[in-house]
Amino acid sequence: MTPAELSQAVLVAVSAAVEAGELTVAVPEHVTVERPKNRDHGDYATNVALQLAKPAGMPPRAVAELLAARLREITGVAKVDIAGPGFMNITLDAATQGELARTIVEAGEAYGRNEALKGLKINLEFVSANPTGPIHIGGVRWAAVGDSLGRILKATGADVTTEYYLNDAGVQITKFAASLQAAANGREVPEGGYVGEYIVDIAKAITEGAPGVLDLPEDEQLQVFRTEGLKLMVAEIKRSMDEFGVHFDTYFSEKTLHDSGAVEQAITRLREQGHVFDQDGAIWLRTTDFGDDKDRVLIKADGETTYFAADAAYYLSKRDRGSEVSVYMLGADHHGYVNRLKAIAACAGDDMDRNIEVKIGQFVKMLRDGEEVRMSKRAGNIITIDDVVDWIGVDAARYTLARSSTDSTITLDINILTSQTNENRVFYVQYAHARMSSLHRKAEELGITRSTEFKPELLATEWEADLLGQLGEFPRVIAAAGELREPHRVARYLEDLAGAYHRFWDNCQVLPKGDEEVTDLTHARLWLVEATRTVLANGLDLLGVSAPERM
RNA sequence: GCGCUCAUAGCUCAACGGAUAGAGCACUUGACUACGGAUCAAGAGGUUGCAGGUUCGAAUCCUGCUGAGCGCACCA
Repeated sequence: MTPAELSQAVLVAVSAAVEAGELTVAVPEHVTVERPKNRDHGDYATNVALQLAKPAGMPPRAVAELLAARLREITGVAKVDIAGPGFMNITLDAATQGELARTIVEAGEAYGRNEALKGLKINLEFVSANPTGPIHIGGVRWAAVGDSLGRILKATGADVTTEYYLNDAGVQITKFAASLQAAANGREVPEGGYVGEYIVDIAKAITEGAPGVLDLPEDEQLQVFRTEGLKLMVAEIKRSMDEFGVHFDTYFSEKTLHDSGAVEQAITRLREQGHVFDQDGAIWLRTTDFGDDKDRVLIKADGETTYFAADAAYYLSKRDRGSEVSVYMLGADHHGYVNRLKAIAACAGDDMDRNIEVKIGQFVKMLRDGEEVRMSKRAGNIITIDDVVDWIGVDAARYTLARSSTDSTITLDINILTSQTNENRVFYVQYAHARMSSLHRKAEELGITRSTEFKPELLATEWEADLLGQLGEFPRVIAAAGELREPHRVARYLEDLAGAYHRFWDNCQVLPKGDEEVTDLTHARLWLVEATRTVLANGLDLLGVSAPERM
């Protein structure tokens, strides 16, 4: 029995009690059935009696008592105890629990997928670093978290588009082009320009690709460096992302918003909604109507459109392309944008609490030998994604960045993340998978194949029960991670699951030793191992981390 | 000055308003004639920054305070 089925059964018990006139309450839509931390509290616990006590006007324990009587009638439920203020502790019989192993193995890659967010159209934008240099460490965090979230949302049935917003218009690009031009001509980088080895490399690539470029007049040169530089830089960013396992559905160009007239149209549409006004020669959006600190300029007095105007057009583009929820993932240094972005949605007539979500990711520090690492050869004083991959590898980087809440600042210790120790949690999880793969190979060598004659009741030790209980949680973990937009829940779960497996391993022999016989228990445990391997592999895939068969 | 985020074991971090706040590392003590010991078991380690409030119940929600990071452009 899965937790979802049990939860449903509890709900049925509530309805039945209400129909029988034992309880006068509105039947809740959903009841919480959770794995208690303490094993003495049974396999599952529910607080439904505590929640219904007040509306029913009865003591919680009395509510629990009458619900428990009904639950005890259900096949597979071995015991229902009432504890503390009114918790109901449910114990399942071993066969009912063990059956889960077969369910999982048969579902394979589909196990864990659910319909928590079925059909919800979500636009998930992350990284979106300016194409004027390599992705830096903050962007790497979002690459890991954002991509995992995209995978998780898909697993919860959402219709997700992952997107990278390319700021390929504006003065930063001009500075970038000027920096390239200066490098190519052996001149000093202009004021406020970009420095780093990558500038020299790109400049060189451009001059080699178009040998006559330095003979052109200055302004024509700048145009070449602008278009070619941008092309090369974007290609470089895509390469970094691809190598990191992040494949965006869309790289959305800001320039197209300007060129297509989408920015002007956006202003017109916002004006129709009544939130645009003219003052001091500029055109403004009254974002203060929706909680922003101050109103924002869309078109400056000199006629130039602002970056903010493009933001508004971009939001509307996402909306026009069908997204119900636009999720923005920004660095902590951009948290000041949250209110103005949400105000754009509200000014457009949308629900700012539903149609737009802005997630803020705190900073990431890197440590080596106890000292903070700040410098990068490639790009001067920032750490790039390629540096991170060189230092700790894709798996360790993705896993470690995705295992913490984005609300907390994190410190990546290079010494730890390149070591093969327990402290490096990605190895702990991957090792469990490698062990199971090894077991599978060993079984094949011994000529043992998993029998279809599966006797789930044999999975009866505390370690097997614990492992089965963990396996049953997987769909709910994915659903919670998706609904809360918190991929780290998946990573933490996998660590718990790997722990449960390692403990099982230490206490339960799977394959026969020496000349022992292959028994029904051997087969039952092989089902359990394969179920666990399936969940670990599915979970690691949601994080974009490999599930190695050997390490 | 205003705003956002954060504050949990010595360290790095968890904990959809639920029972005795958990892991890993580090520390102490154990388990290899072994399916992978990159593992496991036991011990010790906490007034969840401080003070109030909400309720059957608060690390979690509300208010105030302290401390840290970041942000407050007709910049992008």
